[in-house]
Amino acid sequence: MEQITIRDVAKLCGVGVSTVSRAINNHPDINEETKQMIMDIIKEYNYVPNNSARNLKRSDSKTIAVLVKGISNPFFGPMIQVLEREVEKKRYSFVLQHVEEEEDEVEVAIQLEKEKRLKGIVFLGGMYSHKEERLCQLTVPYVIGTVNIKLPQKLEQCAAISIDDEKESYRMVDYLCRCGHRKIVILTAARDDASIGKCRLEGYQRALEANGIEYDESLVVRMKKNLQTYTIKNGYEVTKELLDAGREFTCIYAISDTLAIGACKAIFDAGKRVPEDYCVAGFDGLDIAEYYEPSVTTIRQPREEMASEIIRILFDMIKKRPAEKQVIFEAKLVEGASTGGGRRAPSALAGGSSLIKE
Amino acid sequence: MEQITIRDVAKLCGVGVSTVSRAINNHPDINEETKQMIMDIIKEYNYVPNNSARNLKRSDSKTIAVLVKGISNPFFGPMIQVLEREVEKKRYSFVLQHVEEEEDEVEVAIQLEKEKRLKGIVFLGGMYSHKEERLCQLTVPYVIGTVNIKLPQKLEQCAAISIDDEKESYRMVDYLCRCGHRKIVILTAARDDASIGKCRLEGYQRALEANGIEYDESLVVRMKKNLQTYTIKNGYEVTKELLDAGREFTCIYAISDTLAIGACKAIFDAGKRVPEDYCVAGFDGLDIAEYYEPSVTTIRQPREEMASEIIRILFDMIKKRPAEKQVIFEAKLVEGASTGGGRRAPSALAGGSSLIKE
DNA sequence: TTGTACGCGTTATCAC
DNA sequence: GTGATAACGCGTACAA
Repeated sequence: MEQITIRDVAKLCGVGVSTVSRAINNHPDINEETKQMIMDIIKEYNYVPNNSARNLKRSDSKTIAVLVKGISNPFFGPMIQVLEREVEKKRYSFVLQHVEEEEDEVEVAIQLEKEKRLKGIVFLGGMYSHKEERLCQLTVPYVIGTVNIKLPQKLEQCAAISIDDEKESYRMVDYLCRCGHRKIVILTAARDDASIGKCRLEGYQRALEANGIEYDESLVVRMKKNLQTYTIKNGYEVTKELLDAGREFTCIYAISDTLAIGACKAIFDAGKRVPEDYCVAGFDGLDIAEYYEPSVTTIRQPREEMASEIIRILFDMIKKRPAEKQVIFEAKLVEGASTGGGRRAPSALAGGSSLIKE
Repeated sequence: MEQITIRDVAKLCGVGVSTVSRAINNHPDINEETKQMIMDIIKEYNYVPNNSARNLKRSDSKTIAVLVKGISNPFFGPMIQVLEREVEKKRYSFVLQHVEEEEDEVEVAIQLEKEKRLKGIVFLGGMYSHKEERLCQLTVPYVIGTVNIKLPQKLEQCAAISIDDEKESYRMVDYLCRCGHRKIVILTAARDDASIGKCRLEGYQRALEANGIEYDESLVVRMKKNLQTYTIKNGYEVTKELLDAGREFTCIYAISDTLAIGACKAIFDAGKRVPEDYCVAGFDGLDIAEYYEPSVTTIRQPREEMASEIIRILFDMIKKRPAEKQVIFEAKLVEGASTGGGRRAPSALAGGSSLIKE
């Protein structure tokens, strides 16, 4: 089966290559009959245009690429769906590009922009260490989603959309303190993390301070480096160790729902209960947090709205309309059963002296 | 910022384009100093080769593409990881291509093969309705993963790897029957499903028959079409309706773990317990099945092994070695707490006449 | 070891 | 409405 080209089709049809090209690309200035005839031959001979050649030649292409670091992260699923829908609503094509853990997403973006003649780019995940000289190489507008990044002002073609991780983390920990907890374990990222892990840890610290609780390094538990980050298993393993170590605490605040669920399971496996023995809270607002038993108290990020906003802003920039460069969304604390519904105190607190306020 | 090409680089370096090309592509026949000099200039001017042009020109490319229908399906995550690792171990490049729900994966494959000069293709998800004349257009070897498809013998370049869905479904339902259940609800795909939903339903029917239980259409519950298929939410909603309808049963067998978890939650929300009031079983062996509370009895597919095997066979075909065309993996029934651990009968059965055998 | 010239398959720009 | 032809940016015989 030899690769059949546009030239072959032209010959078979007895027309010129440009006419075939016109037929393929729905150009207006072509005889309807000729077009039909050409399309029939194409079908018959199974001709498929070579995309590399098209991309090489085409000047504009109306395609938006979404680069995702961690494609299997359940957090991104619903966002990708919305992005796709919105992009297609604008009659642009949608390219989903997966970026590997060790890969540099900006590098990939630069290549892809040239290869596919992109009109715009969306980054999901990654992007916390911003190498400005690299970012300058992107010549099309791009939006950084879900990472709270401080953008250099001179980057004109760029916007960032996220929640305020520090603030939302504060919100959660403050809530836990008000529930009466004074020994709150935080399940967080590795020490060298400079991304959301850092922000959420800072929110934790500030909330403790605001509630007159001393920051205790021994209650800061970090994910295992030999396991995948932000997985249920990782949350399970570190919590298991924590429990085995006999450390004293009444609540675990995990910086992701997946970690929180792992923590819950470890508690159950140790013969304890949630929330009666330990309260557990997560972060992100994944579906599973709602459907877990007990449902997990979490900070719900408005993912769908954020995705819509990403596309709105991206197209503002593409269309040279004035666009916001930095949008911070408000998240929502969703009270689940894993912290006792926010009303009743877990029995873990019964022996303590703290009263539940509010 | 004008697009800088290989010609510009050549001019800047005072060499010919082929020398630059040699430097980029690590050709052996080039002076080390010249190469270094060229690479420095490239770095300085941020030259990035255009992939479309490369793909167009290159004859061979050593790349494997993995086409995934339903990229956010948690079932595929671990498989993709293994596929990626194995492909890179072979020193081939790895391309992950997402196929949309309404898109035809074979169509996408045909295009991608031409565009990227692929050496091999892996299909994950989709692929149950095999349009043979289309498949013939693929000129490189490909492996269909996770779908139990009967391959036409004349397709030489093609292999399929999966479990035996009917048999494994039988295994599960037979187990449930042996636990004493006689009124087992199956949570399955829509009526028009011709894929795993159909196979697993058939296994259910055969198991009932083998256990002398009459097939009762009213116990066949199908996913809601207006919700996403195989989601927790879908499982939750249909189970909620089922419970509200007051239908009598002692066990729910969901054809995916996500559905099973939704079912559990609906049961909890109705004030009932698992497994004491209703037993629940799932299928697939997702991580969450293990970490849910109670852990969900499920059929665990050996995903990682299957992924390894996919690559092994794909490369057998690429290297023209004799290769198996159809591999059926054995799955494993993992007893969770959601069916009472397989030992004690759920109290739901207490009033019944069935005794637990085995 | 290096440079020139051609062609990969397509689309865009002309003429007709 | 249609056809020839010049790019698009790169890799690679082939000649030097």
